[in-house]
Amino acid sequence: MSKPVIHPRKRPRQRRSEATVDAILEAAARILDSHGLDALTTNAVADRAGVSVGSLYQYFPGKAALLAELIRREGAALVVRINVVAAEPASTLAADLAALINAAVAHQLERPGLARALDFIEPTLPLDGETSALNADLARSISMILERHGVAEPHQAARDLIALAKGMIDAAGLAGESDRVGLAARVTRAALGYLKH
Amino acid sequence: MSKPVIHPRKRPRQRRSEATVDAILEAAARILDSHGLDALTTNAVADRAGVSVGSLYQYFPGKAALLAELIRREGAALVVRINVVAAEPASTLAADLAALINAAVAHQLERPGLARALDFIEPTLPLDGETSALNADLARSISMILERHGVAEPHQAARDLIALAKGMIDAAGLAGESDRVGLAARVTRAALGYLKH
DNA sequence: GTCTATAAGCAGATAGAC
DNA sequence: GTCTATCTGCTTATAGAC
Repeated sequence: MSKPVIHPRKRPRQRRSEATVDAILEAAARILDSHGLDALTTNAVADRAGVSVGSLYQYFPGKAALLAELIRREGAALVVRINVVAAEPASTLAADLAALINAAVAHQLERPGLARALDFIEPTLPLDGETSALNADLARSISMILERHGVAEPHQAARDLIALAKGMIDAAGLAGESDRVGLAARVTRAALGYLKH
Repeated sequence: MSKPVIHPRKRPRQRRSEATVDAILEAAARILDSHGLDALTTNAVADRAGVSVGSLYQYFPGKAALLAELIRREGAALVVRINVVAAEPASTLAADLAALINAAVAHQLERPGLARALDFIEPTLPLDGETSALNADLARSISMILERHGVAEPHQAARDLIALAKGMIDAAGLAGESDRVGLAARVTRAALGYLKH
């Protein structure tokens, strides 16, 4: 009944095996992006990665661990992008916000199906503290930027803005929209409206 | 390979059977809301509904048909709420928007897990024209309201606003937020900001 | 360390009794 | 019209050869 399936099997990975792990994760990402959660079976992932299921299970104790690691990596990539913005603060709230949203749009529109699938499955997964902390990091980074500009209740605002942006970008990705600049502009408008009253 | 699994089996339903169909759909809705898509198995639904799988399959040709009908009913309920607002137009855009968003919040926060699951699965389902038309109806109703107030590109605006609201309400539901008034106010702020530049 | 083959379990779906 | 029993196929996961 419990699901303590969290970590990849080999925590300190052999140097050579990293390529295999990466291939597996990349295969999983591609399947999720193009065919959705239902198509993500261990056999399909192994096939796509060019390895056998046996090898897959040597590195991941199960499907959940695969998803968890994917969430970890995608989340980390986004946090990196966000922190780049946070490290180079602009003078106006609008400019900071636009930079943040550009980063989010770029990230999420790269593989819209992947982002959507991971966002959906994430709350149902038994993630470890480290992984949950990633999401908290994201909210905190944004929250700090907002605070810098005197936004009230920055924590709630950060959560709302993340949700708002995710929703709009998800829908755009699903609709096949490719105009990232226009999309970012519209998201920014909504975000600014939310903050300015 | 194809999935033409769209309609309930008995289109013109026997009066008596309606209760059974309703029980099945209600059971499915409850399972989705509280335990998610993975838990939605035909056996689980039949159990919860107090009928056998055999009966379930007499009314629905498969799981997809069950989901499709659920989407149809939930969508129709939302469209009804929205059209009530559309029928009683307010004088200001802000007032109309607030009314729309209140309706959306009320609808989606009633069973947050259900709304989330259906929104996720919907794009992957082979829906019939009637069902797709429901979503189009929603967008069109909102679009018309926007147009009434002179909003430019009302169609795109409607899509964006729906996505924005869904994202924020989904996240709030997931976080267990129960302050509908506050949530609606925040969503309205974002929506107005989006529209006002 | 990677493979093939297979075991075990489950979900979807149906047949046939009542 | 509804049930029970069952079948088929698929997915997860492992065992054991190389």
